[in-house]
Amino acid sequence: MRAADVAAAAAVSESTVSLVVNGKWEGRVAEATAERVLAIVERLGYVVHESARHLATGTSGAIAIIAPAFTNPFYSKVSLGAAARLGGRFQLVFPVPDRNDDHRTMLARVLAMRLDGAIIASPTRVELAAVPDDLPVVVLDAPDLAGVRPSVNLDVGSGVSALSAHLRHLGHEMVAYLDGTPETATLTARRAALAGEFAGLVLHDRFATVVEPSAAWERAVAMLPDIVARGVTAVVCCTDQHAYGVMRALRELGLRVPHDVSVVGFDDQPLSAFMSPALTTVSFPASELGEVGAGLLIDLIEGRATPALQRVLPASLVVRGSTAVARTRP
Amino acid sequence: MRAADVAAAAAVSESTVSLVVNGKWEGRVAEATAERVLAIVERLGYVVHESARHLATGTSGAIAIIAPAFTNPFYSKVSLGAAARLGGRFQLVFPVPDRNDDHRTMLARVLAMRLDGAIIASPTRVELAAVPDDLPVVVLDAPDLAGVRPSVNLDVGSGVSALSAHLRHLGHEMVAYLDGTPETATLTARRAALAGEFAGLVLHDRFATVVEPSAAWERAVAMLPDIVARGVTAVVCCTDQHAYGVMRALRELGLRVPHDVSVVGFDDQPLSAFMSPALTTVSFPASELGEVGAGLLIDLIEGRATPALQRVLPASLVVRGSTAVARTRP
DNA sequence: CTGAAAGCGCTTACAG
DNA sequence: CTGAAAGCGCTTACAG
Repeated sequence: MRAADVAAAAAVSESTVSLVVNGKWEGRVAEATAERVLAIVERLGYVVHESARHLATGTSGAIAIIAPAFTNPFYSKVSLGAAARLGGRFQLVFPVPDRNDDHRTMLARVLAMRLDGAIIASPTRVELAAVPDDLPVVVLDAPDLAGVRPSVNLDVGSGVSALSAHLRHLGHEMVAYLDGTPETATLTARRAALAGEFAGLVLHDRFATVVEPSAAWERAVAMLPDIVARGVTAVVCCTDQHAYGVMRALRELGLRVPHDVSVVGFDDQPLSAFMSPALTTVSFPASELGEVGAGLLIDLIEGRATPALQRVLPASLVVRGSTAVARTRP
Repeated sequence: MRAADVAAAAAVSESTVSLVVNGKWEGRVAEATAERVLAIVERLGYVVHESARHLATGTSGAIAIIAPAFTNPFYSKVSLGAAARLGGRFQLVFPVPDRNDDHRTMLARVLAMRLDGAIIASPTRVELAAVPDDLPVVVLDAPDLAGVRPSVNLDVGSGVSALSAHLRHLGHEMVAYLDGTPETATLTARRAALAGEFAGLVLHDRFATVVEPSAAWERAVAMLPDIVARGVTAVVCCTDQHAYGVMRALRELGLRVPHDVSVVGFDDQPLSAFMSPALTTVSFPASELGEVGAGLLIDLIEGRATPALQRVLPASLVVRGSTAVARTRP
């Protein structure tokens, strides 16, 4: 089913079919002709071949969103926000990573699609450097990389200030931080902000994830008793996902949250309110992050934005049941 | 940067460039020429224009996965499994739905991309009917629709049998079922199987989701006390996501899980083991579902499968902390 | 108001 | 071993 088939059936030229299906016919095609073409399009179920249109016009009508973790629901919310902002103008597409591929391979494939732009969440510096300069790109949540591309960042600093005030108020002085990988700028910022607030911050190994059975999980469980023995009363985790793992590990070790240890996360992921205890977390507006990023990208594609354009979205602390008064040592 | 630019720089024809970049040059292009072209491709960062290739060859090298809920992590795992099986042959792409669009609009957009095939998870009958017959499609988890397309289903029946045996063993006779929307075949099967096991199954309203603040959530909370008052000792939820909402609601109502009420879900989602109590659930092999589906789709694209091809993957019951002996009424 | 023609960037017989 | 040419399905000046 091609435009030529429709043209033949309607006894008009392909040009006319093109004008009509793209809604550019007013003043250029007789109303009766347009209606006839539309009826045949409907009857035959004709849909324009996107790749051919892409080749002819130079725009694909599609945008990719690339995130460091496919299964992280935070990015699902970001994506949904972006798609809503993009509306009918662009189809947002999330490339599913092949676990056997590295980031470079996937990026190359996505670049081959010659999309109209990309929203890249929390890239590392190296990853961002691999993206060609002429592709319209908006970077989300990568504080170190501001200035290179239009970007939307999160006010990690104020979120962490609120968090540390909350913890100190509850009497926590010895705090540990469970760090993650890969080394994205946002994780650097989270760690740095927290280290700035707690001089004696106990840092330890970095974990890609602790919500799957893995060696990392075993290691995380194994080191928690030691941390608690050192007098730590609160564990701050680099993401809510990590916090879920820590809460479970503490439970399995017979430690109660928040009575024995307080736990905090970052991101305010959708399920954090459903944990028991519900998770105290530094909350970022995921949906808005996507929306604002998509808006910036549209501006960029249409030439109304400069690479230097920056936006910062506020963070807030959501206090739930996983934090309580610090246990005083026996 | 086009093939023509590379050709000019290497002083060869576009044909030669095409042969070389596609790895089809052996025996057809002199080794020295091929190496020269490759070096220039590397230096210039040339990447084939996918849409042009698509138009020329008729294959896009991409496959879409369509699921009823974008944020449901079950489908993230399915996608990852499928992408792993598809490997380097096809890029798997997840279209992000625009919340202002209906399913038809999104489908039309995806069809316009003329992808090589699609994996469609838990479609309704109407949704599947809208897909053109000539698009290679594999359907996942839609028991009613077997026979129309190659499909991979889940053995809901045996999972539910195991579940009911478990519940009866614990003394649960009065069981309620919290149903969901939309009316996909898999939800029909879950409800039917359970109704077959428990004659007096208490059915109630259907909820699209209860893990977001919404009117549905308020309604779900509001009706739980009544259900418990009627003597129900176990609530089975159509998905784990629904179960998370129910467990929270029960907690807020001052009811303890599993002491006062047992709760069960379906899907064994990644976070279910991290809930407190951890969720007892009918587990389906998400990753394998994607892998097997992708394998079938490749067979279909290459003409090695028939629409009637069916696969059934086993279900299992994962018993965790959310189910216990039924409370005897005072 | 309508259509013929050129061109988008590739691939693939085909001829040499 | 190499290249000229046709064609994939569109859109868009352009001529009428």
